[in-house]
Amino acid sequence: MEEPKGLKVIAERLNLSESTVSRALNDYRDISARTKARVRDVAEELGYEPNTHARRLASGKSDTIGYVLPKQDGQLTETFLGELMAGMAKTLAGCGWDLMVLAPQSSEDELAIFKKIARARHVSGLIISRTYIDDPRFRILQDLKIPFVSHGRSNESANSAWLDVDNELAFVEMTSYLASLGHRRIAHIGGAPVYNFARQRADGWKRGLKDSGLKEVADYAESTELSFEGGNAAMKRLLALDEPPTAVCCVSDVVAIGAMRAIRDAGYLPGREISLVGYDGLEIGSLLDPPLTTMSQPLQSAGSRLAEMLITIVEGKSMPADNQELFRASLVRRSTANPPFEGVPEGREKHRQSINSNVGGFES
Amino acid sequence: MEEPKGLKVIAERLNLSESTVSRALNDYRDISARTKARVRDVAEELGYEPNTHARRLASGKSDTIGYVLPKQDGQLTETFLGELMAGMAKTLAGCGWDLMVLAPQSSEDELAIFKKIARARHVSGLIISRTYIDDPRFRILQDLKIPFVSHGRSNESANSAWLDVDNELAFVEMTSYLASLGHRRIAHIGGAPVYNFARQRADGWKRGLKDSGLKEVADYAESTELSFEGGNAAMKRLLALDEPPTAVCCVSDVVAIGAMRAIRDAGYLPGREISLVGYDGLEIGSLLDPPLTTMSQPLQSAGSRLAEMLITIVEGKSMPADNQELFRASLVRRSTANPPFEGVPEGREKHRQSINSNVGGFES
DNA sequence: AGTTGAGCCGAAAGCGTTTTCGGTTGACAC
DNA sequence: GTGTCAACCGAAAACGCTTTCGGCTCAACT
Repeated sequence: MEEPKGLKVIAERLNLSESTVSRALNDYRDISARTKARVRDVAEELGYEPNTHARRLASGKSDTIGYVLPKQDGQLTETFLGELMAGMAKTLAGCGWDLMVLAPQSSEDELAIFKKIARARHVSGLIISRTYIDDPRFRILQDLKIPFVSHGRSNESANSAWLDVDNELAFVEMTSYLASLGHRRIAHIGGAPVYNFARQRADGWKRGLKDSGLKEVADYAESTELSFEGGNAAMKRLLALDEPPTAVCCVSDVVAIGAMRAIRDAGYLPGREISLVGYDGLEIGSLLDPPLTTMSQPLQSAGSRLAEMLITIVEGKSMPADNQELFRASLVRRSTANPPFEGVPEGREKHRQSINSNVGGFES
Repeated sequence: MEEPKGLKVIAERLNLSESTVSRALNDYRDISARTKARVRDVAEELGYEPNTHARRLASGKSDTIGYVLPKQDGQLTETFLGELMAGMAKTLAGCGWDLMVLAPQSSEDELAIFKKIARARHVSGLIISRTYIDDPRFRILQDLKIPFVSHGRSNESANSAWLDVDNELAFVEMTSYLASLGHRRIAHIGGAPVYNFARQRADGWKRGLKDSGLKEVADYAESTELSFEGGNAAMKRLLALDEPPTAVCCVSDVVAIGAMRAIRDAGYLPGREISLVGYDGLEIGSLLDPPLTTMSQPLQSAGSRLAEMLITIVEGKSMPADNQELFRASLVRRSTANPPFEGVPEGREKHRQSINSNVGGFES
């Protein structure tokens, strides 16, 4: 049982040469169908599995792509990791490729990893996430001639491959949706303007306002860090305005949850006096009281598509710039977006009753 | 610049043989210190990076371990993935090892992957998570002679390597903590009894009761699925008892959040009439109102340790059974665990005021 | 002086594939 | 009967490294 399986034994069993066996297995067309079948049968029977390292050494290909873990920033945005990676791993496995994960500790470390890959070439392509508006990695990877595709765009991504969610459109829709409910004072709590998606979402909000014939009030454009506290603080500032907004578009669910708290602390009920929409589609949002209306993005399919794109690029079947795709986020209607409140303007009394009952369930 | 770097060029530059250069680089001791230094210098200067595939082919080692993604079950427990994998990847990288991720689609698929690895050996060890009480994978992997370590124990794990959190102890502490606050009627909402950790936690609760001199009431032992709805339903059942508990130990944060909702819906305030402790230390718990008291487990360090253990096993430096480690979870005091409520027994009035203010912060 | 042995290095045989390049058939047309 | 062209297959050279084995040199010991 512990015999050294290999092309050799198959060849001997069939009185063929190793090279013939190899080509039969790889479906070369100068091997007769009959021979191929015989070879495959024996290979099957013997439980033959080619030696990956030998194959890769000889062929010069690595059949491996790397996923660069976003630097942990303590947020719970990593929720998307599992799905994304599962998507990538599955389609890669379907093509016989491997997925390797890289976890840079810092930017310098990341650069070192890139350089090493550029030289060793044991990874033939990379997928990166969490892109910045000005993201040096695009230049670096291009200079190092490492094929890659990014999950998210950047100012530098014009002629590289990317897959992104149409953040701007998502926020246009979000804003228009709130406007269609009757809101006229719609604010935005955005993220740090280094992230590309943060800018896109802010732009979407602005365009959504314009599309709905609303004017953009400078005071309604908040920007904060992507955290609970950030959302909380930003919402407090909004509430302190002379004319607070009646609805708020939040750059992320976490920020929205922080904002919800601020709204509560001010004595209002989220979704009633002040409507709120988040972004990310975190499942946790459905567990809140009231459940958070949000926009959710496809993740598993994104991972899958990212892998596909990278493979075609690595194999030279397509150019990076021809691989740019925009996915759409979809509105998940839960309970924090409702028509403007018509009740007591001051609204300082207690509102304990839950506004609705769509609890804990996703609308896909 | 595009010259084929390799041992060869270094050897030529120094008038040495390739084999000497190789051994110099690998720190063999039959190479003089002086030669080693010269070789290293030139290697550095040339930006030499060994060809991974050639090295692995020649050495017969793969320097790669695989992490088996837990099958997605739609829960948000994947929060731990990012940290865990980062921990693994970092320490692996420190040793020059690679981390590959496997995403089985089903149990059969998982088995196929195992078999393939057993034959191809291009991955020299595995890390698995989410262990069941009776987990067939332990037997399978042992039979296939694939080195592995599990994140979590099992009935089958007696002589294999594992790293687990002392779930039982965690729940003993949790229960004792509630008892020390004065609670006498402490219930438990557990998980599906296929998961090993679910059983451990239930056992911990029982032992905690005993340690505190409390008797175990059968009605207080709930079991449900690991979801919001599960927690919600279980809590409703508990509330319907003649003598409802005044405190509840929940198998996970998600379950606890579901329970919180049930408590609220019944007109009580979580942490007031009924205390509640979760498990997982999800950051989201700190965003709730009131913030959820919970137990948190170390993740990054667990990933790191898992990798270390597996490496020593793969390299034959230690036996699997000698690699069994128990980590401790630590109590994160937030706001849902308080002394029993002494106020109006019926408690049907409105409780809007937040009980406390420890919002959004971890106590490590 | 001869012997031993440590210290250092080169030669060469792999590791298990892939892939190029010819070579051998047999069929078919001229 | 010569030539041609497919269709098939084998030989052999990589791929870039590791590792065993033996050989040489020079100091140290007898």
